[in-house]
Amino acid sequence: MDRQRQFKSISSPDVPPLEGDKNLPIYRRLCQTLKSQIVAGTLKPGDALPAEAELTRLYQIALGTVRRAFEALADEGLIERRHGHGTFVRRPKFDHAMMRFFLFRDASGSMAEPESKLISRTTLKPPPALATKLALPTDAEVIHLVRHRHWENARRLLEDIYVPATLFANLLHHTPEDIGPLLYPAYEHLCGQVVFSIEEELAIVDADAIDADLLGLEKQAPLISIERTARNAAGVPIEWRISRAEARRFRYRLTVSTAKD
Amino acid sequence: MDRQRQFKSISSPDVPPLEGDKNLPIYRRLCQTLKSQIVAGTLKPGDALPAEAELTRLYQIALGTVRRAFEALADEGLIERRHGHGTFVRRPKFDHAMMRFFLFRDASGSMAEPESKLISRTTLKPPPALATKLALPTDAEVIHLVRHRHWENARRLLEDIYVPATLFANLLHHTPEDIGPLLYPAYEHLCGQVVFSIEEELAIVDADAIDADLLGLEKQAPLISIERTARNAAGVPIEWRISRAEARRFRYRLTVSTAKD
DNA sequence: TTTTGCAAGACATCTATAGGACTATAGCTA
DNA sequence: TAGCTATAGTCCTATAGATGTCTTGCAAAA
Repeated sequence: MDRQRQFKSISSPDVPPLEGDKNLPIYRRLCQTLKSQIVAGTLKPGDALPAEAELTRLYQIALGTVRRAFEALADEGLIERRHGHGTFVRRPKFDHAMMRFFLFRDASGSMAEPESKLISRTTLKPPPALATKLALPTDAEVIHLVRHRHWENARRLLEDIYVPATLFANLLHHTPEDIGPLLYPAYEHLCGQVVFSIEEELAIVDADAIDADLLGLEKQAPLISIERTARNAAGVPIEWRISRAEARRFRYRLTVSTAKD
Repeated sequence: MDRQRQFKSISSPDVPPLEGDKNLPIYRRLCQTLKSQIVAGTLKPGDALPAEAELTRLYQIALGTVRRAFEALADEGLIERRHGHGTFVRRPKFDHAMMRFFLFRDASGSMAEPESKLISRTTLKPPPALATKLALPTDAEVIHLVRHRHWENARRLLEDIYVPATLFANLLHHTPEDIGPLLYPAYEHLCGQVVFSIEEELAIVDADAIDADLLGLEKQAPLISIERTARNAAGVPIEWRISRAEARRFRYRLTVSTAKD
């Protein structure tokens, strides 16, 4: 009977079978299986994963194997383990990392939260360069957000943000108040999209007439330009943005370790 | 007899006892013990660690426990495991990471290796700010290197580099040819110091008269200034440097993931 | 001399088991 | 009500052993 219950569990529809090649390591296949559920949203941030012991029953595998998979996912930052409590899907927190990027001149740390003004929301067919950056076909629709951020009562940062329309349609159906000042939480709440990693490229460029005017600078003043690609846990790009700000007010901090590529 | 050999191994002088609190996990203590040997240089990059089975005998612990420790060290990037071959102390490779930082305008990738000119080597008592950055007392000696790097037959990058004199005395006793164009390998070969992680802070500043002259720019031209602290595997700072270059020629690329803090 | 085959050494995967340690809660006690 | 205790659920540490896979080097065969 015990055995029968186990078998029933395996074949029940809410326990997806192990993904991947039959001769791949089991822990890797379990890892991939859970990861898929997280990326797909079947398991949402905050959700509890089945207990280790439960998974040994569901898949008829040893505890060590389950733990191996959990450890890999925890290393990747996808899940969070709480001793005596359970294992949970992690909510990626860029909060700190994000703000490290824009330490304006009065460095030393805490500055006031910048004000966010959403200027426009439109859709467009992406030009080839943009389609490439978002890994989309050129006939896909893209939503274009323009946002200005203010510090110390002045417009300091100009942002053009592009996201695939299919995934982010909800951004058009909510008021700016619903969306709020932080975009990545809104991506999650309104569109179920979770930003997991970002890639940035910095360069110093000359301000064009429009940007110079918006930022209250002379034309050709040096701007810092930051191009960012944001990806989900599967590594698929879900946002591309380009931000500009006055170069001289800018500070940027980062850490690089030689650890595992 | 077998038992006796094991006992002899444990007490032999080249097998350091497990570090740390008695009630810490064994795998963590082994991890720390090996890490100390790596940081101290007892185990140098490229050296083979004792085989897993050997360590089970030396410390009378289970294979799984040894593997746990190895996995942690491998995750940190301190060691490298080669299936069927052995486990080795890893040589940190910044080669790629480093060059990602200075993608000058002709981005797209491979540019010629910059020429390196060592301009001066002096020692000094560090001012308080510098002493803090290197975590040294102010009465310690510091070596100051000035280096210029050239691209396309022009001086493009100015570097002031500071290292603790006690650790890096050998830098003064070798010719610039011995030291070579790459500093971090020289740190390892000549001084036994291995750079494991770096922390950088970028800012746009106005060129002073001297820098402007050296870089062939007008005074107050925008420069990118990069302050870097380099640390060893124990997290102790072993180098602080400040580099300046023409801001408009500059590109900087990085990736940030939400993974584990 | 070159190639093939084999065995030893080393890491990789997986199972099974036994406690230990932490968290939350329900229920009892003062 | 406030505080304690027992307990169940969960993750954590450690052990032991079986089997698979990869690398190397050496010996036998071509």
